[in-house]
Amino acid sequence: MTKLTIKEVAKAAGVSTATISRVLNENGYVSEEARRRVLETIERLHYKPNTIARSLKQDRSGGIGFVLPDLTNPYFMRIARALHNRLAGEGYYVFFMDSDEEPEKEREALNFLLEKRVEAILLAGTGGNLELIRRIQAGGTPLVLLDRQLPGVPADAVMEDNETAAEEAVMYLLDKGHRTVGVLNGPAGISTAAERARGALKALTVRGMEAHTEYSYYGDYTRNSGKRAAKYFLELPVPPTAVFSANNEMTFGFLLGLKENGLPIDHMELVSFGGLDFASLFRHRLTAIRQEPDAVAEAAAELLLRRIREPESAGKREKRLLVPRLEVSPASEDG
Amino acid sequence: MTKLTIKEVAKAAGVSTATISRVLNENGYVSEEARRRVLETIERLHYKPNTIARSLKQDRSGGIGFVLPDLTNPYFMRIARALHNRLAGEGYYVFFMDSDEEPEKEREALNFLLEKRVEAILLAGTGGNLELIRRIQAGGTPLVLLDRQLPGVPADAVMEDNETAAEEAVMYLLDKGHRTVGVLNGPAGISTAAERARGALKALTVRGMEAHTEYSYYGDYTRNSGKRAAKYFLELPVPPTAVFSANNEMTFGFLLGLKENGLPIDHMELVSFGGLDFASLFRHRLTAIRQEPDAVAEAAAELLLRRIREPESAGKREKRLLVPRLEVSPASEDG
DNA sequence: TTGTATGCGTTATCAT
DNA sequence: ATGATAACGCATACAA
Repeated sequence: MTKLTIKEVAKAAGVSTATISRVLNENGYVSEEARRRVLETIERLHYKPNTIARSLKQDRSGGIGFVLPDLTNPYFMRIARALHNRLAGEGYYVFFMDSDEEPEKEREALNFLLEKRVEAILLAGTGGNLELIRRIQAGGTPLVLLDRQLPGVPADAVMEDNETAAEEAVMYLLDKGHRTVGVLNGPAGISTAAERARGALKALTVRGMEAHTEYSYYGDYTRNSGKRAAKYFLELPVPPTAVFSANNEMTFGFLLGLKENGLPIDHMELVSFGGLDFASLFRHRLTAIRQEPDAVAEAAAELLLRRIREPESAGKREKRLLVPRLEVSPASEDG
Repeated sequence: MTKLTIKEVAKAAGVSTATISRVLNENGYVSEEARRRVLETIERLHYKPNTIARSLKQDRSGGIGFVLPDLTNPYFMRIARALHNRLAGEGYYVFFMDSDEEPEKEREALNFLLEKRVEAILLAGTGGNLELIRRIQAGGTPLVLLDRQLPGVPADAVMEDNETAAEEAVMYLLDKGHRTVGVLNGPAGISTAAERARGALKALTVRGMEAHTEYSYYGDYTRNSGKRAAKYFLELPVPPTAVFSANNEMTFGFLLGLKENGLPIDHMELVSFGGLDFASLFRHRLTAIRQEPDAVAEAAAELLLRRIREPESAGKREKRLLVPRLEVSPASEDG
């Protein structure tokens, strides 16, 4: 019942702790005979090396931090899962930290990760803590931004090409003949929202249409703001015939809003950044920009590993831009 | 750029490392004057204590492991979030480990946690690794089972009262006059599935109905198995007029299956263990057993903390059974 | 091929 | 009230 350390194992196997360590780490010379005995003893005693002591000695925590805005958001959790799978194979584990979109919680998460001496940090930021983040970079911990850019923080980044995708999406609506298109934007503070807004605007401009501000609504990426947007658009003198929504939560809310107002959910044509997995259940003219969490995770993992393993590349900044594609629902074809 | 340790801070503040430590941990005596100087220096240098060294010295990792079957499952992630929030306040952090329903991955996760010297483990098990789990208990690490019971493993547990809830659900269908009720079960290996099946059977028995095996379908908690179930029930000589589904993924699949067979999604009355958040979007007579992840997390956190803090309670076994309630959708009232 | 001894960054004991 | 120092469990330089 007393704590089982490398020492007890050494004694039990009749060798020194150094030999145990050599077997464990598969380095240095050790006779076949000794290795056998050591492995047998480890197995018999169910010895598990203490990674805390190991980390301290080797100055290598093996941890990578991932700060994300919402643990229950399937998009981020798919990224999380893929990231974990990829990095576990390389001997790293991931700390998942939930910022809940609050800069204060984000700050706590980042400080926690620093105290845990993580070897790199992946951050889908709230937009705050810019100074802390710069200090982290200056301190030498590789930091990669995910999904969202941060103003005034040059850093490695992996994100989706929000502007292009949004432009395509709105272009799609315009080319189908819609003349009044509502744009349901995300919150001003988050880079993805700004980029998606820019893309939408660009499409309108390219097609020579004016962007009337009354057809633009600013939500906050939440379901409720989508609901409010539906009410808002419906009450306009001339409601839009189609709407581009900057994220799936708002799209969901928008559908709820239509329903609350006694309208069928296919009352307006809808294009959403990010799909809704129940969309196939009904005929509702929903076209979605399909995001690719696995590809994002893969790119992020590559970048993280490279920065950890090539400290000489510390100054470099790389930006990986993935292009999500527009997925037109069958029901939309004949809309 | 050289590593910043307590030593450098001590030098910079003109005190010994012991004093720094005392300030950091708020124990022992330290003059107001010294404390001020130390705090100022820490702030100025942006010193962050190395928790790895601290953990080694104090023999206290501060970590709690949570092994769950699917990182992208919102039910478990809501539990995860609530758990994290509750435990962070107590000075603990949580390792989220994804077993992906595979015993092999679960084994790796458990071993990882042991090597990290977590102070307790919360486990929503795959059903495998029974011996390892018993060894963990014997080794003195508190282990609490979540959501799922394990055969032959007496342990603290927090779960929902699956049997009672399932019984109520089927009873509800019978009392509405349905005479042929299909039961869509989960996989045999998972305790929740067995309990829900038992509850459903009990309802039938109580109402004096025979449980014909052809009205029972065994899925595996996945969407696809729900789809297959729909096809199966529809092809029976006398299809059921209502179905009880043992989890929400299968319920979703079942709806998809109805659609694929050219039927409206309200073709059959449905009661689901676990809700579907888009249910309110349409009129489809879906009644759901509403699970309560926050309450589950709270109960689990209490139990974990108690076992960590009261080692003398090591032999005790406590089972917390939460009772989810049946939530009848408005559309079902007039079905 | 193996063992001895030192040190990783921190806390805690013991002097002072 | 403060400082010197041993110890936590392990990996590794060096000696043998």
